[in-house]
Amino acid sequence: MTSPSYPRIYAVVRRIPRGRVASYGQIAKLAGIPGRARQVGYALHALPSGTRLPWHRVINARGAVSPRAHPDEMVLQRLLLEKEGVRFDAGGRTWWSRFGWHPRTRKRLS
DNA sequence: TTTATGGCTGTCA
DNA sequence: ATGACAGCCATAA
Repeated sequence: MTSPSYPRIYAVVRRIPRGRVASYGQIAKLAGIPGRARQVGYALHALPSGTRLPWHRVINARGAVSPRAHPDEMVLQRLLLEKEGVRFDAGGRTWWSRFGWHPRTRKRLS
């Protein structure tokens, strides 16, 4: 079925409210492609520069900003999150219990 | 086509 | 806690 996963991923990411964060795995699952967290990362990496997608609200399962090829992006991501009120500890990790995104019972609207 | 590489994740030592 | 391994599979070369 050639289901384009990128649009789905983007659709899910777009729902993350301000001041909240979600993990790649969570996004993948909500997008209907569980187990493809890596592809979520790819999809976000492929975003155009002028995007309004809150890609910075997506972090890894450890609750920290994932180290990327360009250190600047990593810093920017954390900066944007802190700007929204998300706080990190000394280890650069955040609290899922507090800033984690808790989506409601969402059945796929297909 | 085959290989290599990833903005990941979970498990085990 | 950290580090190594193994699955997952889309993209690029």
